[in-house]
Amino acid sequence: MKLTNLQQDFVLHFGEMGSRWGINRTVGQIYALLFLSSEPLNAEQITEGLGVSRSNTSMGLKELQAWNLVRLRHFPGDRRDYFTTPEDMWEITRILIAERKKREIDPTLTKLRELEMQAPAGDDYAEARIAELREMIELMTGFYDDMEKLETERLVKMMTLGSKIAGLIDKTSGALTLGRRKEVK
Amino acid sequence: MKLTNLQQDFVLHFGEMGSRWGINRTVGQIYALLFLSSEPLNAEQITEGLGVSRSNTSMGLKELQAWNLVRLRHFPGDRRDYFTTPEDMWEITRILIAERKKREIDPTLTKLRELEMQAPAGDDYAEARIAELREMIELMTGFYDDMEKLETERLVKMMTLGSKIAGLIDKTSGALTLGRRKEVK
DNA sequence: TCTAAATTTCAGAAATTACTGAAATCACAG
DNA sequence: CTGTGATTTCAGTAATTTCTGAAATTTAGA
Repeated sequence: MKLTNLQQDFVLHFGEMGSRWGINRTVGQIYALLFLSSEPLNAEQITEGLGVSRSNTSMGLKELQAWNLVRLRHFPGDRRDYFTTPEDMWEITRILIAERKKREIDPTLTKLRELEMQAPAGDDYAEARIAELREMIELMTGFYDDMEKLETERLVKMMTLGSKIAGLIDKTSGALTLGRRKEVK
Repeated sequence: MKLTNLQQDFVLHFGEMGSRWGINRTVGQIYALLFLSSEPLNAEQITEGLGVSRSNTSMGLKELQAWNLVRLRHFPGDRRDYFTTPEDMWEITRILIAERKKREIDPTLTKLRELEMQAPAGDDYAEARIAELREMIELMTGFYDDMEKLETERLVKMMTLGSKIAGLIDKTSGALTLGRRKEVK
């Protein structure tokens, strides 16, 4: 398993970015390698391609599976495990966001609600701030949950239109300004 | 600077989450403490409140300033620096997203474009995959840039409406279905 | 059941990151 | 200037995370 320059460069970048993304270098590199491979790879190929220990590859693959970022594949007459990333970029994106939300946001949302329950009713400012933070997180995650449900095609349209869509929202009414085209100029 | 139970609990949680968020424990705790304080705090108060070394507080505050997450304040007749977080939850959110984008996404987008430029024209699959990834990142960051421009009020409306908005988008036309209410039932 | 390949586990080593205390620097009132 | 308080820097240490190699476990065909 000799990497091309392109693969090498991409893999090293993902390794370096790994720590910023909350994964370690090897995990980043394994993912990068699988992402660029049209064929599924087994642990031995990955180990050789990256120049890390076999056990490190094993642990890295385990973590990627915990993140739900890789898929297991098998070939007839070969009992080794082969790994791939999902083909569909949208699926990958959804998984990434969902998993980061689970690890980085959900525990805090739970904690904030817990703190509000206990309500020691002493520090008004702190309590208000916590409520504000919880509300913000709920608004953002609620919006995401909503977007998540859309078909990819609509989602792309919507994202492409971007703020143009916002022009449709009437600031004061709280309803969409349907059937009434805004005067231009 | 004695912390209330509520503050203590919140601060410890932010410390623990810090590593998942790409900051260290102390930085998380300092931010949490400032976030809950109605009054600006100086480094000495933070040090005492958290039970860390003065130098650690100094480094943590420096990092929070690099993240643009705290504001410096001064009082007449007192030459110490006092720190606060912005009052406005939306401002905090915008800063957080912008800074994470800068650290976690922009370097990769740059690298992907660089890889596409060099174009070794050997590995078609890898090249296509890189292009796909770049396009996805551009779509998402472009959408964010667009949202970012909106007034808070419109943004809240839009997020609250969520997928209801998507119903307005005509899947095939690529344009908004303005002035033509969809038949219901 | 036995065997060998495939994979995982795990204790210790290596690398990295976080933290401290002491010294250096800075800033400003007198 | 000078002296004092505030802040930063930084070398060394502590804590944590990552990685490896060897041993243990799992798996499936013979």
